[in-house]
Amino acid sequence: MTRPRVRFAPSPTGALHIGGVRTALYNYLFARQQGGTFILRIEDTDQNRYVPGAEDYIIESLRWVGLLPDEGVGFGGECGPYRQSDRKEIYQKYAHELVERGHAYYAFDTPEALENRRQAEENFTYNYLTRTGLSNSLTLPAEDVGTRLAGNEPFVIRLKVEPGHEVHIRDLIRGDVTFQSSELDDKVLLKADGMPTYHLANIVDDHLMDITHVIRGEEWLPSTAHHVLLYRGFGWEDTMPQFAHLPLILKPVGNGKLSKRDGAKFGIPVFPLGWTAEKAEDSFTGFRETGFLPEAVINFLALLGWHPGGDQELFSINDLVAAFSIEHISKGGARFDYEKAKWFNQKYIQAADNATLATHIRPLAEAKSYRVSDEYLDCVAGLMKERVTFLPDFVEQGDCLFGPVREYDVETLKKKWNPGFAPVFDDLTSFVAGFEPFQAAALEEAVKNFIHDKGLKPGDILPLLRIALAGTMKGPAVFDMAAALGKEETVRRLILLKEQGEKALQNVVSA
RNA sequence: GGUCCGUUCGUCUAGGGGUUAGGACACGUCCCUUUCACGGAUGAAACACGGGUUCGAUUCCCGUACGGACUACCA
Repeated sequence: MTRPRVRFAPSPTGALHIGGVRTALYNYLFARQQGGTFILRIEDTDQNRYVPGAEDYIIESLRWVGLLPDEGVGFGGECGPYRQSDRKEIYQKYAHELVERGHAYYAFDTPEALENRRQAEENFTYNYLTRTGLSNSLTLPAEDVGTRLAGNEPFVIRLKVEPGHEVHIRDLIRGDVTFQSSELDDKVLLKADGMPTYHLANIVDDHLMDITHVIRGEEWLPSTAHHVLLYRGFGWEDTMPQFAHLPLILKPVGNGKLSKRDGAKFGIPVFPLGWTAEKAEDSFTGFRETGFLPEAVINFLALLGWHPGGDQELFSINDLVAAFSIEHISKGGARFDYEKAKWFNQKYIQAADNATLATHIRPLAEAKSYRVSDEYLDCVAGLMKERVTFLPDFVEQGDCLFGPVREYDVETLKKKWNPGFAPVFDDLTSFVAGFEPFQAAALEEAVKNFIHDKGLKPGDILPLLRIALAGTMKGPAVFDMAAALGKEETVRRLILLKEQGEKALQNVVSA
């Protein structure tokens, strides 16, 4: 195979949906594996739906997940411009060329007239049957058409679909798909505002940009027959790209495809990055803000609709590039499984080295005004990484490693604190204060001996020690925390614990 | 309604004419650990249905059911 050229062609009508990220990923993987080119094209031919900031959002999202285009808006390349609104004249030229070739025609029907017709006839379609009764260059006298065109009357250009033949598509994922041309409508190619529709723009651009494979969502399958007709009409059929229509990503629960609203509905991210809209209810957080590592998102997305066979679950981007193949993409829709996404994130956090995690934790810690050294952050990362799911968990669940204990687990305290423990804790505090070297393993052995010498069991004291340092029964090993906190802070918390213990006792007595 | 696409454990999926239908998430139990996790072990859990073809179909074919996408001068 010659080096493929593929494109990811989102529309800047809002934030980039996670399904769009997957489409970009599959395009990227295919290009990388085949030594091909991955192109970003912005399809902004609908001026009414344009959303400011959406284009930047798309590019920032691709950067975050690491799917960098070789060519495209913001990335340079020889086949530009890559923003369709900058290519308006090109489409006009080709649209008129298609009319001249006899595969398209001018139509003057107003949107209102067509709307009325649809109201009147249940299944109205603009096609070979109905166009003879409508206002277009196929029915109007030539001079009339000329007058209208010269008089700047609004018009659209429509594809002239000839009835009575079959259109075959060989989809790389679904195999042969056949359409009857008689069932196809005369799609609008060039709109009255001079902009092309998706159908025209995508064919012209894919041809001009030498696209070899079109990997896109399943929602495009029904219109692919029109696209084939367009390639034929232009005489480009011999270089027509191959098609691969991806299965949909479905809602976590219920029926239908995953939609923007599902994020708020289920309290989960469905976008890569957060988005701030004018209205608060239109704003949302993304995978990034939730605390996902981009590698985990990629791994999760890659397996949502594709699997190379075998039992491997964890794939680095390089693994994915090596293993990817279009043939192994599933045909059926894949349900968005957030629990699995969380699991991937957990695995990637576990596998990350402490220094890398520290760079992610630092901004989170600083947002809470915690000031700590890189070394300390490394240490916290090591202590916490096997018990967190999201990045913010490091500073939330690991709060006691950054600041004082704010809340004590009173239930456990009541259960474990005994009358007579006050002097034991005084002794323990002095013992710890005098202990060197202040290192986890040595301290553990020494404290356990201390407990034994007092005629107590580890189970009597260790839980209290934990409460002293962390306030809760959760968290890293006690002596690891002590070593991390340092002698001074450990002693301080031991003293505080005695007060808490006595208080708990009084509550029990008074109750 | 029409056109097209799809259907293996709850979920993501592997497999493919003869298998104890495999793995992962989630869930249950146990072990490790005087915490929480991690980790390990183990359990429950699936070929939508009906006809063919075949010695034999979960796998191939045809229907049915169910689900989905599309059906705009939106992409």
